[in-house]
Amino acid sequence: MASSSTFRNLDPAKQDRILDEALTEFAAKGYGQASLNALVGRLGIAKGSIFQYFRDKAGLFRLVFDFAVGQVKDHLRAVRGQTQGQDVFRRLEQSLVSGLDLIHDNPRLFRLYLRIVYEGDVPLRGQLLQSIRLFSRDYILELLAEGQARGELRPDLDPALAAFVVDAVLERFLVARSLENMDAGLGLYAAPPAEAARLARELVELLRRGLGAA
Amino acid sequence: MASSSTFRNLDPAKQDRILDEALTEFAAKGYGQASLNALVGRLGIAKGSIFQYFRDKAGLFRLVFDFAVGQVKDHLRAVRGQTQGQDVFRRLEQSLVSGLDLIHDNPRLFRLYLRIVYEGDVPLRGQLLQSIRLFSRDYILELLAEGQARGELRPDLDPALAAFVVDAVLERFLVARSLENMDAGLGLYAAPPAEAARLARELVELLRRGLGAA
Amino acid sequence: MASSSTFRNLDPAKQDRILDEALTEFAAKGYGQASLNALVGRLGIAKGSIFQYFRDKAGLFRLVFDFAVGQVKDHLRAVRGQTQGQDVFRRLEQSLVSGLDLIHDNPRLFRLYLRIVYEGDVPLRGQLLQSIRLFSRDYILELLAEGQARGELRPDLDPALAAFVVDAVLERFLVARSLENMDAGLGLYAAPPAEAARLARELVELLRRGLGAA
Amino acid sequence: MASSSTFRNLDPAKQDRILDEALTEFAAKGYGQASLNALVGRLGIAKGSIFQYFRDKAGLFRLVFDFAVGQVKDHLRAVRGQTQGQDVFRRLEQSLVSGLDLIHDNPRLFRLYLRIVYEGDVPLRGQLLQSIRLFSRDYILELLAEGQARGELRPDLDPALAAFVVDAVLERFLVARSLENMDAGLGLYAAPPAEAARLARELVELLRRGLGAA
DNA sequence: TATGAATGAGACTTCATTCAT
DNA sequence: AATGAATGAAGTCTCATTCAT
Repeated sequence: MASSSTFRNLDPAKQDRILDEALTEFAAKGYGQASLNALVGRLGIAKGSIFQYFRDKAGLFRLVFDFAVGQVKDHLRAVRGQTQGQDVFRRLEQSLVSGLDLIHDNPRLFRLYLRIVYEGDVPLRGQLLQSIRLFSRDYILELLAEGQARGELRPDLDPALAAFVVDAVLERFLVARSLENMDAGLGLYAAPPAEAARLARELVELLRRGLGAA
Repeated sequence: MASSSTFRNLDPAKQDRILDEALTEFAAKGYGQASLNALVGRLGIAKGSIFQYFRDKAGLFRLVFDFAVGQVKDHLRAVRGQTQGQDVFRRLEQSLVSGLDLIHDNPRLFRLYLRIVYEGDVPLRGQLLQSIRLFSRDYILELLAEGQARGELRPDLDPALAAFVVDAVLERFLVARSLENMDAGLGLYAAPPAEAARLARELVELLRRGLGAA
Repeated sequence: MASSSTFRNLDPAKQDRILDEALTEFAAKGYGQASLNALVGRLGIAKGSIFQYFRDKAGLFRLVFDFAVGQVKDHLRAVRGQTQGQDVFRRLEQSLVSGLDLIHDNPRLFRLYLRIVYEGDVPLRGQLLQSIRLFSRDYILELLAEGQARGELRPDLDPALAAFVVDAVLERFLVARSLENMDAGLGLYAAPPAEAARLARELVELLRRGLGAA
Repeated sequence: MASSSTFRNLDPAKQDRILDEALTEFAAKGYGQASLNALVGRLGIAKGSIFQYFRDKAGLFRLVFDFAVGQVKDHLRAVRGQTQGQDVFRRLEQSLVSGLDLIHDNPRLFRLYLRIVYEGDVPLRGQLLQSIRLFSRDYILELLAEGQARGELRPDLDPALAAFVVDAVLERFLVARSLENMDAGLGLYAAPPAEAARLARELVELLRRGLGAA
């Protein structure tokens, strides 16, 4: 249990508000640079309260992480359910488009993930990352396995390699979209958001050509 | 001019040592978390000197960035020269393998790049990123253009999309390798380093199938 | 009355548990460094209750002190009773050995006393100390008076001086044993515990030679 | 080297003032309760300076300890020199009287020592105590050895036991005098200061009777 | 009566930056 | 030009105490 009973006893609306504002802070500045001073300032609560709720900065972070990952997992599970029975590449495309929507609606979720990946001193970093990447890898491996069973993939395909490639391409695409939020107007990463859906289709088409059955 | 004439008048060996140690610090901790105290401690120079040389932390960072990017550009230019005349996919593979070597030999270079991409408060972040990504995009676009001119690519290929895909796949591969340095033993990203070369080949093969002429 | 009626109305077992755990805390860390947070954490009671029972930290301390002193006095009174009629030096030796036993069985009692003596900011420090030292002085003076009446002491002895010396020597011996608990293995104070009884005898022998009748 | 070069480069008068004020703070409140805020407040220097000089609270404490012990050792060495050749009990008496003077002139020295002995969380406590106690034990053992060589002590005397007793009695006497400073007017420990010299003589007389040759 | 959420002062510490020498 | 002492804001965290429920 990462949070104290004190926190769990709070009015749920207040719990959510605290985690949400903390997510904003961590997503914006990363773990090390996030300021609990700034956080309590925005929340309008006493500094000591944070430590009563979460013991220390790391404890708060841990809960924010679970809070964020929970939202992402819910989202992905919904997509998997809704696309049941479709062609594997169609499902990948849907997942991608849906991920783009999620990033658009709540950019902080993906941003927090990136913080963890690229920052060094995040507490429990390895453990947190593993929990995410395993989920992502499994999600894709499962999709591919079902596709392969239905003969939609080249029979000689190495599943591990394929999963790595798909995972990499999809994630990179999401990263680009996520960073575009930060670097709006710099045009660093790809086409304008309006074209995102088209890009997603073309990307998956490329994967189909590389991985799909003849 | 980001550095004072004072700095440029130093013994070049000393200049290099300062920038090199600063690169280590920034690559290890990111901009915000990097400590000038720690830096001057390791360098054995006076704290005031840093400010005389670079005006402030941001000024030092700017120079370290140029220092690092210079090394990467030199490296890539050498690869481009050495592979002149080869098939485009072969050149991509060579670039990738060569990038892996660079990361292996000097992980700090790529690490610093990742810091800039994913950290929020880096001074001049947008400008720095643009200078890198444009270089990377141009490098790939140029390769693809030469390949297309020689009929090695599908004629209907949208060059911008193709460049994005290639850029993304290659970079994501390098990122995985770079993070493996950090997360040794967690097995988060892909296959063990020993297989890196094979993976590089397969990855490019996949690109050839997706992008290459029939 | 240092405790509220609220406290005195508690189940006596609960009263004892609270005072006992508080004794542990104060003995281990001293007054200033003792943490009521830590205390209520171990007790599993609400923080507010402590303040309802004892008004504030000082009030709790006062009661813990009485609680501890009560145990010591009971102990010493028992010894005095059991040795009635024996030679004065034999009684001192018994008291000493018995004190060693008490320290061994419940080191926190002596430890708390030492905290009060040597810490500056203990509330009511002077008053508390006086109550202890007077008891100790009286205890020894009484023993010496009975001994002198029986002609066991040099007739020219100044009772005040003798009491000071005996008090000092005995207490110092107990202190050494008490600290050895803390500094186990440092060998700072004297012989190993196994020799404690022999040392006690020799010490009293020395006192007999210095103070006893020819 | 416990202090930074920064501190050692300060004006010696300033160094002394800082150590002296810090000694006051530590002697008055002990290690844990001493406040660096209060210290810098009285010194009129910036908070950061303390950490530049001593790295942390423990570093400052370490230096203050050395500073204090140095003064005591100098004092004792002087006494030993001045009493060369005298009867062992006369030398003990002189040491005792001289110790009383030292405590009178600078009560903080002995007070700091007591803090270390009786406080639990002092950094390097064991090591610091050992350095003091060994010095004290050796000082006394040496005096006794010379005395024994001159036939001033009972031949059957166990030197270790004798040293323990002498050490204990003398120290306890000094403690009483030291605490009287704190508890002025409570009359807790012994006779008024005016009688200190007489008490010292009588105490040593008692030791002579207990330990001296027939 | 008991609770425990809320508080804010104060603790130690790190840091980038300034400036007199 | 180089130094390094001085600074004070900001950081995380602990604590005794209050008070509405």
